[in-house]
Formats: sequence, C-alpha cells, structure tokens
Amino acid sequence: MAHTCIHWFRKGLRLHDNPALMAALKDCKELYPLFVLDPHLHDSSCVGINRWRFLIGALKDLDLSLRKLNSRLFVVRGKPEDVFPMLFNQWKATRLTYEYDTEPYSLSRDKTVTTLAKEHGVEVIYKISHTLYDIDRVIEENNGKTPLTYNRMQAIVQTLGPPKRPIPAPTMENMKDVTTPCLENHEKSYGIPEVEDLGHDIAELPEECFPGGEQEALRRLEEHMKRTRWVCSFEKPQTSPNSLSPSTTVLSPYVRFGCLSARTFWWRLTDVYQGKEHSAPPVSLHGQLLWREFFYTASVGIPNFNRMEGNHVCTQVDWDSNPEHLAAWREARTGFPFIDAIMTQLRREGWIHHLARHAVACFLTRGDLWISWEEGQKVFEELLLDGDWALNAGNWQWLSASTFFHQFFRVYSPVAFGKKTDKNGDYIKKYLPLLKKFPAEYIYEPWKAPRSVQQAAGCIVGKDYPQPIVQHEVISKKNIQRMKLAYAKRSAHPAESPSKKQAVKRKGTSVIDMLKKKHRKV
DNA sequence: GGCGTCGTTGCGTCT
DNA sequence: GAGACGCAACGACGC
Repeated sequence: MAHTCIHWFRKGLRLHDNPALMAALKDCKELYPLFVLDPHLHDSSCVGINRWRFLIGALKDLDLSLRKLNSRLFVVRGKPEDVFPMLFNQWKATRLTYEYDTEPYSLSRDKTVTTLAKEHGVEVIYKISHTLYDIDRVIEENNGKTPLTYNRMQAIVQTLGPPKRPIPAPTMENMKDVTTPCLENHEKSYGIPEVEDLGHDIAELPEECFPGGEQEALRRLEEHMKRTRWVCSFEKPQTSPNSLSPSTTVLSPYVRFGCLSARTFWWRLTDVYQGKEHSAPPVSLHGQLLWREFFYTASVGIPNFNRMEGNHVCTQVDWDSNPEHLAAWREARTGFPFIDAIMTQLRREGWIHHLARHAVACFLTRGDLWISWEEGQKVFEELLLDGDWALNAGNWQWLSASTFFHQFFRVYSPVAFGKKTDKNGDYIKKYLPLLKKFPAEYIYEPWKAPRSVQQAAGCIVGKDYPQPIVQHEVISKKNIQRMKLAYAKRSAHPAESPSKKQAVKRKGTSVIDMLKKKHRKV
C-alpha cells in the first residue's frame, strides 16, 4: 500500500541524517513535510528575537532544500492536538513520522498526538536521531540509574560503543514515486512566518551573526573541520571566553535546532582525528558532544530537572528574591563591565562563550547575587540561540553548585576572570563602548578610577555607568558560607541527599536482585 | 560501610 | 610566565 505521509519537523530541521524522514519516504505516494508553530513553544515571552529569526531562517532553508526534491514545507499555526485531527482528515493521511524528543513537554505532546493518530487510523513511526544514543538505553546500561558524573557517563558510552553512523539526505531517487500536493495559495495557507509575526519590534533587530539553517550548519562544520590541527588540539578550557570573535565553533545553535545532526558532527570529527594525535574527552570536541549527551541523560532520568523543588539530586538553597538585582543582571547594568559586556553580547548576538556563561551564572547565583538558577535559566532560554532545555537546566545546576558540581568555594571573580584572557579589556570596550576610553588598569573596575580619570574617559561611574551592585570580595565569601550551610542541611536530611537516595534505590532494587538470584537457582 | 581518589575551565600568592 | 600551594574541605564513584 502506498502511503500519504506527514513528516513532522520539530527539532531535526534538516534533511541529512534524518531517519524518520527516510521512513516517511518508504512506500509513500504523497508527502506533507510539516512544521507546527506551537503557541506553547513559539511565544514571544520565551523566545527572543534572535532565536525566532534563527528558527525562521532554518525553516526557509528547509523549504528551499525540499523544493529541490519537488516538495515543500507546510507551516501550520496552532496547538498540535488541534492541528493534527484537522490535517489527518484534510490530507487523508495514513502515516505520521517524527524524530523522537526527550523533553517532558515533547513526550506528553507526542503521546497525545499518537493517540489522536491512532483514532484516525494513522500509523506513527518515530526514530531517534537528535542525540548520539538512545537515552533510555544509556540509563538502562547503567542499571537504571542516572549517571551523575561525566566519568560514569564515559564508562557507559564505552560499553555502548561509538554512536550510529549518520545516514545521507534523501535524493531525487528516494523521491521518484513521491509527490507533495501543493496549492497555488501555498504561501498564504502554509507559508513561513516573518520575524515581525511574533510581535517583536523589528526596528531593534540586531545584526544577524549566526543565520539559521542546515546549509549554513554544514558550511560552518566544514569550515572548522578544515582546521585539522585546531580540531585535534582543541581543549575547551584553553579557549577564550572574551575574544573579539568566537574562539569555538558556534555549532551549538545548529545542533540545538537539529540543523546539524550530532552524529554527523561526531563522525566528521572522527574522520579528522583519524591517524592523528588528538585531544580527548572531556575537553575535546568529541567531549563537548558527550557533555550534551550527559545532560540529556540527566534530564531524562531526573524528575523535575528544570526546577529545584522536587528535584532530588538538586541541593535545596534559600535563594533570595531580588527583582532589582535580577533586572540589573539581565539588562547588563551590574556595574561590573565584564559581566555587563557578556550580557550585552548575549542579548545582541544570541551566543556567548561557555566560560562567559560560567562567569555570569556564578555571579547571579552562588557567587554574588544569590538569586535562583531558575531565574537565570529563563533568561538564557529566551536569549540564547542554542538554549536547549536539558543543557540549560543542567548547566545552571552545575554552575550554581546545586547538582553535579560541588566545589562551591571555587568562585569566578567578575573582575579577575576576564583579565586572564583579555588584559586590555578589548572585549568590554567592544560591547560597552561607553567605557572605550577607560585605561586598561581600570577597565574591569571603573569605580576605582580617580574622578579625574573618569572625567578624561568621558564616563562618570554612578552617572553614566552604574556603581557595582555588590561588593564582590565581601559578598562572595559570605555566600560560600551560605552554600556550606545549604550543603550541611542537605546531609542532615538523608532522604533529601542524593547519595542516600541512590542507596535507598539500591536497597529497593536489591529485592529484585534477590528475586533474580532465586530465579537463577530455580 | 569506610576510605581514597577524582572532579572540563577559581583566586591569590609565592617561587 | 608557568607551576605549586593554600584556601577549606564538597559529592560521586569505585574498591
């Protein structure tokens, strides 16, 4: 039987390494490539203008690639549970394909849509291709426990072997019996939205640094893979958070939207490494992909992963609620030029270096402002092009020393850290031109400059640029003590403690182990 | 259960 | 300029 198939693009905005799309093309007579603008996911309150533009770029690129295969992309607005019953009927669909996703919202959404599909007699096929591995399989391999360290993660992955090889994009040969019924008013009914459609003010549209789309992703990948020596010697901690142009690949937004397949990236790196001495995880580029896998695994295995409450591995901390401080951080007016420059770059370009994220995240949480990592998570979710649910939640927990990382006395200085890689403060001057004329010795702490120096620089601290909102030397020491207290409370309540919890869990499974042993004896 | 080791990327000071 | 050390001492994991 020849199928009428809807392939539902969500993440996975690409043609290469797209097994669900290939499954759609099997025994297919009519193909409807679909993207649903879901109000739950595509809302201006949680998607910043840069991310919205990136998505639109990715969709336009996808449509362009589909046209080359005599097909088109259909964009439909609405809740999936409303959209699909309508489309199943209208298109007389017999099959629905999509790429599996592990986010809690995606899981519940897909469950609902699958039920609806069954009610309409539509077969559902999904494939795993967003992550290197089947995440459930990773947890299973670890005896059902979620790995909480990278080392453990590496050990599991070792037993699983290398990830599957990516598959090529469909060709005209795959499409020879397939048509996409398109009407003349396709643009009107199923067109791709424009940037202004989400209600952002396009007059404030910053310059686009990282255009979305699969073609750009593959171009960018190849551009970097040509740099064999750089790839082989790549060590993340050695790259600079405050260089004037990115010191890393900036492939993360493309991997996040699935414009670039993680497996394609992985195996392309393997090609480059072939026969050469090269760096290794956790610091290598392979290592970076494994970090992504690590946080995806944690996000699947740990309930309430994006929250402190109800998250049993997360240290419970009595964070302050301080709307003024939070706003100052978000709006780049903390009075610490290094922090403010990073937050400016984030808002303007949608990407900041990983270590820059560390600096501002530590500052917001355990370092200085003592504000919940969940607040930071929201801001990153909105502004980062690569804002990924699992990675964002995982890294915020890491940096706030709530989960995974526990050496809370290692605090990033908003003054000293940036100096290590940018003594003159060129990065600060790029993003905060107000401070352009400040001499290098005061650029990280302009409030220390004598009045005459401030006047000569044309920028008075307290008038043109804010006073620092906290005294870092004093407050960071105090916060280490507060962190210590939070940890003490944690170990005082064994049920809340992750290690004890795991122990309880182990005890629970030991019953099963006993039963197993008994079974073996029988 | 106890103990030792290790942990992607801190800072400031000393040599 | 690079490396070692004290800071005060965390949890996860493995044996």
